[in-house]
Amino acid sequence: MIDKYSPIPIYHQLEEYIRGQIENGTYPFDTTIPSERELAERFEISRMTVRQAINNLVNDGYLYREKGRGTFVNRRKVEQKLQAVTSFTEDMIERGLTPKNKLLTFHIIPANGKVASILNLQEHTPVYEIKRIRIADDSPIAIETTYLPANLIKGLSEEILNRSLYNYIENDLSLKISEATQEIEAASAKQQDTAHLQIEKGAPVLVISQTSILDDGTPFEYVKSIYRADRYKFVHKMKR
Amino acid sequence: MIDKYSPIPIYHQLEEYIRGQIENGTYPFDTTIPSERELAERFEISRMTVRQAINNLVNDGYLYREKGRGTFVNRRKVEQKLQAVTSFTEDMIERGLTPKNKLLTFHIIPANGKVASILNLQEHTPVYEIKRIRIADDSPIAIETTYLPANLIKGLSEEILNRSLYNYIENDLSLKISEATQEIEAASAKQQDTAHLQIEKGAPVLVISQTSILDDGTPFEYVKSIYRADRYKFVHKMKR
DNA sequence: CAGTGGTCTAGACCACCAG
DNA sequence: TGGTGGTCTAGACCACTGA
Repeated sequence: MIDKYSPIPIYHQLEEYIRGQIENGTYPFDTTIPSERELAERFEISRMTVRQAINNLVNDGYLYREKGRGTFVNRRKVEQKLQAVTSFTEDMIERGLTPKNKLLTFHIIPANGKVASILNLQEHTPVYEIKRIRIADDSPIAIETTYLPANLIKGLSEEILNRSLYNYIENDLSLKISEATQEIEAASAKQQDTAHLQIEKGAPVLVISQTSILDDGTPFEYVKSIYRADRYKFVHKMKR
Repeated sequence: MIDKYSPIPIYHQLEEYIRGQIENGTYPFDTTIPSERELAERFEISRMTVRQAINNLVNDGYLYREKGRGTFVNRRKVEQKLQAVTSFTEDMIERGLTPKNKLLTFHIIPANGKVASILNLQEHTPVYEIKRIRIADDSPIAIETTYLPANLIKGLSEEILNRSLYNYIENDLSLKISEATQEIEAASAKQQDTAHLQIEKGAPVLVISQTSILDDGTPFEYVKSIYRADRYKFVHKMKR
């Protein structure tokens, strides 16, 4: 089980062993695993080495310790998925909904002052402007306007949008998406949005403005999305 | 600097010392701190104890190690903070605003079904219910209702709330805050909230529901906050 | 009381990096 | 080659838990 002469560190082998025992049910949730001293004796290794393995598993959320009682298997899901940059489509699939889109407009326009400033461009630089209705389970959920610098995101087509914009940027254009900043605020639906979202004027909407950047810091995307408050809420996990 | 006979663990004292040196600029960004052996010798402690301190600082993002070269000060702490669990007070200070609170109610009540379910308690288990007006730069920004299990977060007082609840939980109760999940949605102001927030009925508000858990997975806090949409937006950074 | 995790020691050998 | 972090040992005493 543990090979003291392997180039793989002993604590790492022990980690894998314990994780395996958790996953195959030998150590059920909320029960103790063998004590540090027992593991040390069983594998003829030092207790400090056992502690190093257990420390890592505690940090990864697999185990938790209680003074004087023992080390327990954590019942909590280990997924620990922090918020990652995802597209609407990826987001909806994760929520178990079927996403669809309805393209309203798709053309190149000169950037106005606000868009130019956000995308770090000169005013009037050509940008794609794409307006879409986002649909989940056959009912409208958001109206979304995307701006992309036309000189950076070249060769965009409606077909690419329907597949995956992010895949196109990363795979075909070989650009590296690094991170995105979102501003989330509440507002009341304006007259021009009521028809597309099938809501009354003044109904609450969630407005999410996202700016995405490449790994060299270049902004490549600005998206403003207006979500129906009754059909969408934003969920977010944070660590202390 | 280091008191070997203090009840505070040596590694923890060393952590604070190194963090202090980073913050006051003695160890600038991207430069090495003294080697593990040098720190051990200087403070007449074991190298393993030094490693424990440095391990914790590496996990917290203050330092990073490079094999054969040394341990370096990490330059970016701000980004990591954007995804971290913070209190209203911490949040406002970061935004450059002066936070204040007005306590509306503070008592222990039996948990109703919803609160009990969220906090993983039996119905009617005693919980603190704390209602506060959150004020930034002398004008109301949110109304916040907090629920805490009375049997877990013991000895709460108004004075503690005005200092820092999270400090109290972490330092005085020795509990480890692990993570929090937020649900963010838009709504229209209800009649009962208009007076406290000084807005019209039906005005847009941002509703943030936060559930926080300890490192063993126990939920210890449920907070529902209703923010004035015209004075608050939620900002959030994500990585791909 | 015996057993547990928490802290700590004073060494050791290794791979890696820089000069 | 000398210094660094990475790994590991074989002990030790402590506070805490539960029977």
